[in-house]
Amino acid sequence: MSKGLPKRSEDYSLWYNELVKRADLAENSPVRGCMVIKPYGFSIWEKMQAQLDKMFKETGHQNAYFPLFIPKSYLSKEASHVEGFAKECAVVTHYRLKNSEDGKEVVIDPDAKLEEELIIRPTSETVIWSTYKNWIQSYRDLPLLVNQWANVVRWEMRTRLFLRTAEFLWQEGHTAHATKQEAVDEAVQMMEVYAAFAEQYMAVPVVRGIKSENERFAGAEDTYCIEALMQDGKALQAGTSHFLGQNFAKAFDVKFATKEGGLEYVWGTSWGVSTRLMGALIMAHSDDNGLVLPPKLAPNQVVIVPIYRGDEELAKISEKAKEIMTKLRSKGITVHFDNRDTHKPGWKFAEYELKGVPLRIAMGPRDLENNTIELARRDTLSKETVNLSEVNLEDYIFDKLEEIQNSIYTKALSFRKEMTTEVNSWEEFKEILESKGGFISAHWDGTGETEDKIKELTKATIRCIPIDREDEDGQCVFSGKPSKGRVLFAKAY
RNA sequence: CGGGGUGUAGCGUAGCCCGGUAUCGCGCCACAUUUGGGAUGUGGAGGUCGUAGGUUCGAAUCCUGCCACCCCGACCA
Repeated sequence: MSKGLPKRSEDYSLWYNELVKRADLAENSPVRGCMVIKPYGFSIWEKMQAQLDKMFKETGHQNAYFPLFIPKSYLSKEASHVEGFAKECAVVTHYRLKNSEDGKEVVIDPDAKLEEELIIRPTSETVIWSTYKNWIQSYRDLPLLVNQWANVVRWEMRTRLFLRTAEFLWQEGHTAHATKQEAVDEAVQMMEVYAAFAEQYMAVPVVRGIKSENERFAGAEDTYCIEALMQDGKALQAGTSHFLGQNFAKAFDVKFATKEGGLEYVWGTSWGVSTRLMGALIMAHSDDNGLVLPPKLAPNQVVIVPIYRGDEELAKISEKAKEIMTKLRSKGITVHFDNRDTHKPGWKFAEYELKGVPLRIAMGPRDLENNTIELARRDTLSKETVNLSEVNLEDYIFDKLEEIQNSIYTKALSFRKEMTTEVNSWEEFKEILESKGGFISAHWDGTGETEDKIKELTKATIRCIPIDREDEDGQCVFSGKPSKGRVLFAKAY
């Protein structure tokens, strides 16, 4: 295996693919489009899950689990929902295998055909709303605030590790409310939860916005989203939160008795983030040396590498390392002491850089003598010597981790600012998109036709209508028709 | 699903045009010397050449089908 990673500037997508594999995050599986998430990659996902789960619970949600299989007929109950997902559903038609005539292989037993085929969930709105029908009778049963952590399958044509896989892991929240306003508030709240998570934990700045009709979730009235910008100037939808109106309530006949004695359909939301966040995390911060992980999501925040000759020296360093580990752990810092004798220090340095460990402590005989350590920062690749008799190491490291967390966020934010361009003419639009990429802030006449044409001509789509956009009269960058504000265009993942 | 490309050891590859049982590097195993930025030497293990068939005395090499993967389109979180 060669040493260097491909360069981002030379082949960004090759760099990404190689990085995912070499950093031990994930690999392809025997089944096309599926992936094996390796322990290191999964431990990052677990950190994400833990934090998100906490945030969901703090906003009043409870976890539940709904089945993987959905009766085929359910999917067709909400018209636009079927249309959106029908083309990418895996279908179970049989429930038994048997040995072939020659006994050499197993074949589907034709006698075991299901009366009604089962869909492997591409998302769970249908099965959940069919269940909610039984759970909801009165306004007293509302709001119903449920989340589930699950896998879903969408049979995609072209897949990429984490960014788009046929099977992926996610969470999907499904809520039911008595009033429209309450449901809208819920959808907005969850978008804000996602945004806070992305910014504070992943250190990825995001634009909060609303999807245009073309980009909206199949079955939703409004789709709120968070959009992030990757280092190659392409946008990535990192999370969506949908206001479903009464669409699913009507499709599955979910009504409730109001306080006043009436009978009304409930209002719904659904919202999700997936293992795609891993892709966002990787592409937002990492460099040509490997991953750069934000301390808040790094499986190990600090690694200690001993430098020694012989067992005696290792024993001395180990003793010191254990002291340091105890101190760091007392501050809640996760630390790993790599005392493997099978690899040399230089090899380990490269390895932990590839894996994005935020801080590395190296300790050798010189350090023992001087009561120092060498501290290396992954994000800046800078090194310093820290004198242990001069500082309180656990506080020093704690602060340093926070500094790294902030620093990579700030770096990503200034990149996004630099890569967001306001344009006012079609010529400029095309020019910027080709030469620079990134987000293009431009006026749009609000029609799907214009959006389609722009997509056809440039491959750029409307990523969102930013929540905080300013009202500004202008003319659509493509059609010249009147517009009331700017939207963000970009080429997207 | 359309167009293009590629399948040779765990990974990356040479050989294919011009047929004679496979090259090199990384990795792996053993031993020794090494250890402050991916160590070095010596020895060793590992291959139904994607798969099925055809041509031939003989196929990694030529022909046909199939499968998988990659890139570009259509679709999508």
